[in-house]
Amino acid sequence: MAGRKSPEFPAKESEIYKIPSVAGKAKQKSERQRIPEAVIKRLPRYFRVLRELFNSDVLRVSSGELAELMGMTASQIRQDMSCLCAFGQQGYGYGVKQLYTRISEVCGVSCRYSAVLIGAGDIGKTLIKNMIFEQRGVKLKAVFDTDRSVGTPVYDCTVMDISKFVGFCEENAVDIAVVCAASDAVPGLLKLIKQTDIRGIWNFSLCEISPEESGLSVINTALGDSLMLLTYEMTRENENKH
Amino acid sequence: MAGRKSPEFPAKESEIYKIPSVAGKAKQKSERQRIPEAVIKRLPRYFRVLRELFNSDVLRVSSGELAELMGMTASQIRQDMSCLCAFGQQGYGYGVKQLYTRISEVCGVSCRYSAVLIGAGDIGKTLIKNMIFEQRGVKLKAVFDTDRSVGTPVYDCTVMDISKFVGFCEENAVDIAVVCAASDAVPGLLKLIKQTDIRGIWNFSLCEISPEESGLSVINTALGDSLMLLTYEMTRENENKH
DNA sequence: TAGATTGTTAATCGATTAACAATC
DNA sequence: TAGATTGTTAATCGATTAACAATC
Repeated sequence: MAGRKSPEFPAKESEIYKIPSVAGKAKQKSERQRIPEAVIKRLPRYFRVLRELFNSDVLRVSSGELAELMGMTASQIRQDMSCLCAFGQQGYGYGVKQLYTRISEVCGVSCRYSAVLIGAGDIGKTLIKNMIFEQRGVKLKAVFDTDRSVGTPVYDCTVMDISKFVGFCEENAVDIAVVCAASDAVPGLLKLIKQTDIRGIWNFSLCEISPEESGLSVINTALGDSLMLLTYEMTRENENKH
Repeated sequence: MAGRKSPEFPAKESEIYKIPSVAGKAKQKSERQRIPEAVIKRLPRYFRVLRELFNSDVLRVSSGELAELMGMTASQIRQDMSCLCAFGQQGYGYGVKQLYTRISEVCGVSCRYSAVLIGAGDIGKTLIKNMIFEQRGVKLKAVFDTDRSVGTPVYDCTVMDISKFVGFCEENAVDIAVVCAASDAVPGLLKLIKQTDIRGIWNFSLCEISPEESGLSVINTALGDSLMLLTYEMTRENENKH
């Protein structure tokens, strides 16, 4: 991992992208060509790995080094970065900070969306405690629930009653609802959400929310699904030994 | 959704697959052809949807109905099922129970693996409370932790001290470790895990575990990654409106 | 039987890899 | 300059879709 600062690798972005022809090419691509689905799905992992490198004061990284670190091919990494118009420099590699910043832009981390969490249970606490929101540029503005938990503190929020949900979201320009409620509460919550300007749902309930029906951006997390990928792999590994 | 039982759709599997040539073809395929990666990743969702259909007493489903329900093409569903040797019947569709059973077999749900959970925090409680293990055929045998939480109950388990981990795993033939510990504890835990017969790790810690280095089947869950897919989509949707 | 729906084939589409000229 | 490493092209590989004969 090449970590030393060198005169050949200027820290300021403006110095790197000074050649007009390259800048022109990059712009054209970002406007015309959409980023392939497969690349998008890899971005969050790049994001995490690059942040760790940045925190370890690594200034630059080559596609070969990153490939080794992430268990993929250098070719794929260069292809991916090319899709993002995240240009490196021949002979030197990529600037860790520049790459991290570019991925943040593409993924909307720099948009600084605001969110509210519905359901003050264990999964909500996990997300808050692990700073899942902060690290992805999302500001958690409030936690809502019904019944007994209202008024109790959840880290730096106090649980509010769901009756205040619509009003709060309008006043605070909330973009994202994080749904951690029980399945049977979900249809009712969807009606409330539609009364606000919320445009995205991060759904941890066991009830799938359809992006088409809701007309919103939706990610259904399905917490248990990856356990089946694990048991599949364990079973297949076993078969291969016979 | 066609739900009535009919004489043309016998309930017993043996009656469906009675034609020798079809059975022969199925066997040949399951031995020779591996299931594509993309199909495997869709199986957990099929599994959930089929269980819901089964619980709603739906006996059979056509590729068209399932496609509508899941937002995919009928063609893809037939192609997927064909990979699993999960044969339907022309003119009638697929038996819900048969399909569910076949997917359970392929994914190792019927293997009845046993697991222990390390780290008695919020994420562990979420998994237990939502019956994530039971529903996928995994038996949770114990919860381990260090310090103050030892001895306290977590649903039907009592938290045990990590010092008893290796002994317990050997005695109870544990297959899977569910890692919900803090990142800095992970390297130490990996050493403990290697002293047992554990073959799979379901990792919820913020520290990635490499399948190659550990020599085990590993799923790194990366809880926050899907939030970035949501903010990406919200950002892109916004761009398209301009 | 007639209608419905399968499993499979071939065509299309998208993703990954290998190779290398360009160039820092 | 010489070595390193990029961005891009072309080749390969894998996944999805459309079409339809087979058949329940």
